[in-house]
This record gives sequence, C-alpha cells and structure tokens, in this order.
Amino acid sequence: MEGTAAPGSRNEQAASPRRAPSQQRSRERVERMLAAASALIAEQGSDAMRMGEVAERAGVSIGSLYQFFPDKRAIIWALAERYTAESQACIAAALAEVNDAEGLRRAFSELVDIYYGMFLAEPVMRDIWSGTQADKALRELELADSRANAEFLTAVLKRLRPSADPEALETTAFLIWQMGEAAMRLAISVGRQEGDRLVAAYKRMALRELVGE
Amino acid sequence: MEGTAAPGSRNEQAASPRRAPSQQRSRERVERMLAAASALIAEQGSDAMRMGEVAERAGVSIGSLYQFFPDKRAIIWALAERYTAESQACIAAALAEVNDAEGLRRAFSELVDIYYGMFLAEPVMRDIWSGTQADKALRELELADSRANAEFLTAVLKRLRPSADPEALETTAFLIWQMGEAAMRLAISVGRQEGDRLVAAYKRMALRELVGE
DNA sequence: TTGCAAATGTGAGGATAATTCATATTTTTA
DNA sequence: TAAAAATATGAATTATCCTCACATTTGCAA
Repeated sequence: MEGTAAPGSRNEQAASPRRAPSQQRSRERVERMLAAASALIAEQGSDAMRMGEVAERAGVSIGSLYQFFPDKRAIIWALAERYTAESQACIAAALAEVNDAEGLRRAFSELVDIYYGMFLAEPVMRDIWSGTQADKALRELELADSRANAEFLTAVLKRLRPSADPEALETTAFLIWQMGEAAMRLAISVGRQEGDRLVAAYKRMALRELVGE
Repeated sequence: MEGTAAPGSRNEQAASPRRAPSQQRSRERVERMLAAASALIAEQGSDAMRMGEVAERAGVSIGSLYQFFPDKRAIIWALAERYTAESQACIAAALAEVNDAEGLRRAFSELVDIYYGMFLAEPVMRDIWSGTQADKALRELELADSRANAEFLTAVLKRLRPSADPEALETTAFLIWQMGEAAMRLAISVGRQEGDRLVAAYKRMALRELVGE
C-alpha cells in the first residue's frame, strides 16, 4: 500500500553493550531518551517507533542514542525493566503480610484489579508486553519477572499449606500468574464488558485453586 | 553487532490484496512459496525469514512472491490460517460427541495432550503464534480461532449444564481455552520437565472448572 | 491455427529506517 | 592547564522490503 520498507531485526541475540552514562549531563539525556521513547510508544506502538524520532523528540542526535543503547530493542527493554521492577515491589508488598486464607483472598483479588487497571491504563506497558514474545531478551525478562512474582505467591502458599509438596505449589503459583497475564491480555483485546467478565472469571478460578472452594 | 538494519513493519493495516492463483502452474508455485517460507521459519524464525530467501528457495523470483502475497505478513498469515483450519477440524471432532462429564474429561484431557504435542513438535506454528501479538491481522486470526474453539467447548457445556447462564459458560470456555494456550506457550519455553508439570497443573485446574471436583 | 487478452514471471531499482564511524566538543583527572 | 576520558554529532553505510515497467506463458474465441 505505502512504498514502505518493513525490515525486521534479524537476530535474537543481545546487541553489544554500551557505556552507561556516568556524568550528570548524560544521565539526564538518557532520561529524556527514555521519556521520548515511552511517549512515542504510547502514541504509535513500539513497532512504529522510529529511532530518529526518539532522538529528535529527546533533543539529542541519533548518534547519542546509540551511545547508550546498542539498538532499538535495548530502549524497549530498558523501559520494560523499569516497569517490572516497580510492579514487583508492589506485588511483594501486597503479599508479604498474608498469613491466612482470607488474607490471601483479599490480597490476590486486589492485586488482580490493580494489574488489570494497569493494563488498561498503561499503553506503553501493554504494547511492550504484547510484542514480548518476538524478542528473546524481552521474553526472558518477562519470564524472570513472572517467576519472581510467582515466588511471592509461592511463599504465601507455603505458609498456608506447610504440608503440601513445595514443587507443586511453585508450579501452581507460576501457572496462575502466567495465566493471569494471559487473561488480562485477552481481556484488553476484547470489549470492556467482556473483558471485565473474563477477568472476574479468572479471579474466581484462581482463587478456587489458591484458597479452595 | 552486525551492520544490520532492523526495520519493522510500520503499520497495522492489511496490505492490498493480490490476485489468487488461477492456473495450475501458479498454484504449484504458491505451494512452493509457502513450503519455502515454512522451512525458513522452522530454521530461523519468522522474523529472520527474508523475502529474498523465500523466493530463492521456492525457485521463483521475488516479483512472483509479491504477485500472490501483498507483503511478508501475508505469507505468515497464510501459513497460520492453514494451521487453524486444520486444528479446528480436529477439535470439533473431538468435542462433537461429548455428552457427559466423563466424556468431557476424557476428550479435554486428550485434546490438551495433542495440543501440547503439537506445540512441542511444530516449530513453525510455535514461532508464528509467538509473534502473533505484534501483528493485527494475526492477532485477529488467533482471536477468531480461539473463539471458534471455545465455541465447541461452550456447546458441550451447554449440553451438560442446560440451566446455567449461557453467557457465563461462554466466558468460561473462552477463558479456559486462552489460558490453555498461555500455559502451553509457557510450558515450551521452560524445560521439558517443568513444562510437563505446568501442563498437567493446567489440565487439572481446567477440568475442575469444567466438570467439577 | 492464429491472435489477442488475461495471467503470470522477472529482477533491477526505489524507499525507508537501523546502525556505524570519523570527527568535534565537553567534562574529568592529574 | 594539559592530557585523557566521556560524550555529542549527523552524514554515510547497510540491509531489507516492496514496486514497477516490461517479458513470457496460458486460455480461449474466431
């Protein structure tokens, strides 16, 4: 339709690392680069984000961009990493104090709502996680994130059911977490009403598994 | 690392359609193109698949490729569509005759095993569904496929629980299906042993929801 | 059979966007 | 304050997708 080239990154390997900004000046510029990238992703999606545009909007040259990010995916990865760090802290806090079934029910339910709200409200995060599977580094980040989050859940389960097989609890927690992300991705890709129903159904199923009937 | 350009397709729109092959000769060539694409995806992934390579391996010119496929995504889409058609038929057959809880348990369990086996054995399908989220047309195909598959499941549930709210059954079936795909994607991205455990856990959770305790 | 229109085939070249690199400037260090 | 390190720049290079003007083959009616 448009005389458009549509190249895709060739490989799955991480690009060569770049120097981290050590001076105040460059740290600020890197922040501007990330902010620009984030804004562009929010507007058009990460796929349509152009490196030249990121540089322009950040008020730096294209060369400066590559001074700190080895390639386009590295910018996206950096944004993703910030999100995961932030949400992990939030999840850890929500689950840390849980010591009984009712507490778990309440905390998990709230967590799902918060997560769903984030998915609905954060176009950048949504876009990045959508494209996750096509990029090895991102896939690994997401997997690590999921494992970390599941771990918090596992810890709670071990407290609630000390006699259960720990490995089974880990599997359950990991699966529930991952299925939750799938449910939310699905929920935001259909209409709001059906999405809400799907999330509610997920919550019910997960809770049945976590705290029983 | 490599002096590599890594353009990504700019837009989310379907490209202009191309003529369908009407002569024997061109039908055969289109088959060769799809076979070549499939082989290349199996070897390197769809992202690394080069249009020039597809043409070369199929023994046609790059121009011929574009005679029948408006763009790169269209080839991938065509492969995906074949898979979905095939698997839908298989799923429909497996669920068509189910009329009681025990039958559902057996059929669903078998279906999961088959699906998991397919995921493990079909690198092409796996790759395509992985990249699904980044491409609007593929996302829609997958969603439609998922809905269609869920529909078979819904039909069974309606037979088993005539008095239940139909909308709730639909939501449940859709969610279970989608979470199953998520579980399998997860399962194949971790080690085989953990993957097996995850699929087994999913199966147990899904069955609990479908046929009760 | 012949001739023409439709279908198909071809590959050099246009277009876009990622990434590099030689060089210039600024900051830090000694 | 001079040398070293860090940072900044953007024109040029590269890789790929995709188009297009033109060549060839096929189907079919006269």
